[in-house]
Amino acid sequence: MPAFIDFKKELNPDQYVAVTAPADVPALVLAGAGSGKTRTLTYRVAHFVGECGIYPQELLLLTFTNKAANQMLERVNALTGVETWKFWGGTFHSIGNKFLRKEGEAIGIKPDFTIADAEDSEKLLKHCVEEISPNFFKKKENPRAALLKEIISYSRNTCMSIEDAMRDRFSWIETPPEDIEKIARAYENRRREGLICDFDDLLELWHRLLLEVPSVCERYGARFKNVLVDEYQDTNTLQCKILDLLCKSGRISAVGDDAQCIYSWRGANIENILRFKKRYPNGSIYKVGLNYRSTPQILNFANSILEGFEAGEEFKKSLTASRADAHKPVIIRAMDSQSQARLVADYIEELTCGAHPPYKLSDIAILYRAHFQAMDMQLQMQYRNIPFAITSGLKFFEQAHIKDAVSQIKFAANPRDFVSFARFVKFLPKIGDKTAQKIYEKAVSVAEKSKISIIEAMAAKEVLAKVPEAARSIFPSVAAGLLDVSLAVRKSRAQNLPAADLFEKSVPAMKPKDMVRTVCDSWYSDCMKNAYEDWQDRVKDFDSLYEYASRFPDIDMFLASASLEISEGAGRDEKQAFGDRASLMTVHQAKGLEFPVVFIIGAAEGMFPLERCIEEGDVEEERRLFYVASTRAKDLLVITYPRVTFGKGHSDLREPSRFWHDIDSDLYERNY
DNA sequence: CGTTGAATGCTTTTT
DNA sequence: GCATTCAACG
Repeated sequence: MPAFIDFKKELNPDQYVAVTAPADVPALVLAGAGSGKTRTLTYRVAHFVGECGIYPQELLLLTFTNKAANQMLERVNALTGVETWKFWGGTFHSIGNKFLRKEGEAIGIKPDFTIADAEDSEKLLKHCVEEISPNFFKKKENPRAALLKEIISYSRNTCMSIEDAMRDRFSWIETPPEDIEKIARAYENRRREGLICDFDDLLELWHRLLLEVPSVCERYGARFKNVLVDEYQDTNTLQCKILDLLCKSGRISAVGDDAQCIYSWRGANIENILRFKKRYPNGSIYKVGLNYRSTPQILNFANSILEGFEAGEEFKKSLTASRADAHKPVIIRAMDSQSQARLVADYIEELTCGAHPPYKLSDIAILYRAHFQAMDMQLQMQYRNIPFAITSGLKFFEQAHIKDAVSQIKFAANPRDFVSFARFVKFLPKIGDKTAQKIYEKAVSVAEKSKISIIEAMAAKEVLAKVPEAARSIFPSVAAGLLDVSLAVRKSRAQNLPAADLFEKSVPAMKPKDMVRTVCDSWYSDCMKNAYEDWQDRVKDFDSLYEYASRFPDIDMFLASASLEISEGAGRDEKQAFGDRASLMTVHQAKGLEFPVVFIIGAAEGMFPLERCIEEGDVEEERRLFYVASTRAKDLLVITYPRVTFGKGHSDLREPSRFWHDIDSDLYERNY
């Protein structure tokens, strides 16, 4: 039973107005850092469901991470008692995936497509380049695969031509745009042939679906009584177009803060939020500015960081404090990054030791601009035995051995996915790229000739003949494992269709967890012992993978989540996250979080702002990033920088970061 | 053709 | 300072 909620009593006046704004008028809620943005959003959902008679399935909640969506829906659940699965909620990418699986056939996208993650799609792209212009990478002035992918991705997310995208963000590259356009087209063809979607496809094809199939667009446009978008300032042009199609009738609630736009390198367009009124002329803007999170000292400091920040008149704001006075932010200079790490560790010990320590380790976060800047900090924490959890660049599902195992299931689920095939087959002795391709091509031709599936063809004699001597004895068991999994996949997919008894009863019913077992316990675990020194640790990860897979009844959902979801819920790292630990993460990862104590390390010119961003003239975004970092702190903000850093054989003398050095020195305390 | 060791190049942030 | 790439060997 939905509990009675006294909205007026539980919200402040600004929040109340924003929460109760009508569902059919476009609303932009400008919520500064720490102003209860999540609270506003959750209460708005609760208000729609409880007071406006809108059904949960008529609401779409788009957030920046899956974690944020779950968190939000949990809180709605606590508030209203409505179960979380009843809502449509998730990242743009995961909702795009959902749309395409349901409706994609209207634009020729089969529902059993595979999602290629960053690594997969880079390999595929490279493959395409080698195919259409083998000498491309020989020329040193041409971009490498990773950069090439970034250019193509940027152009797709911003809906710009390759040429414009290059001029906009990659002006130093001399490769003619036509060459890259050619590659982009080949790459797209390859994806369609292989039934593969990369991350950008999930948005791009979703957009095309809404644009080209009016019936789908209208059906969903009518279905969603309101679309709530979190972190609106970080939406890119493509996402904005999707929203415009989905919210034609103006039923959008956009929540964001222009001062926290930090993803323009990924195509985020700050104009989306600044021009909201232009795009939705009948829309209203609500400001929620009272800050509940931080002390006045931290807020004064943060407000000054943004001084001179360009904003439209109605966007001008500064955060108003609601808390009592406390310490000013502290700045500490260290000799070098090692002593910086020591000083921070000293400080942490001071804050957490003693009979009545003021803070727990889990109250503390150490933030930095880029992962590699955290090396010394990590070593120092290890050395002193201070428990910490690091949200590293490598996520659980990005680790090599996990991807090796999952690639087998991926391939069994979609035999046209050559990248996945190549991934695991290269583990067999004497099989590299070339041999993998030959085996695959043979299997395809056998499959066509004998009218069997590619997987079944793997067991054929002609295919085995292509396998090098050294791998010939194991190969049949590899093929057999794949066949088991692929039959199970087909069976489980067929259960969703009317003609279910197409399959013999002999095919075992496999849940995703059984497939994981099949794939991990087989030949692969033997090969792994040769490939990795630390195979014992890695085998433990397979238990986590098994546990993770157990949550999914459906294999395609498992695979989609494995590609789309960040490290949540599985893996060694996650196990470590239990207990009292300090957090180490990048500022980007800290977005949306708050901690009583925040350390920002490496606050020097060239580090934060990063040298490269200064050169490219992106300092304003760096400034916003520094603002985001500072506003994570509730009680205490400590900023450190090393006077000297070592790198590339040289040592650099560092100057204080302009972000704090330029502001009124009364607003902070220098502790050196 | 695959593997190995040496040389090269390049290092942001993420769904 | 690390990963990817190249060149020579088996």
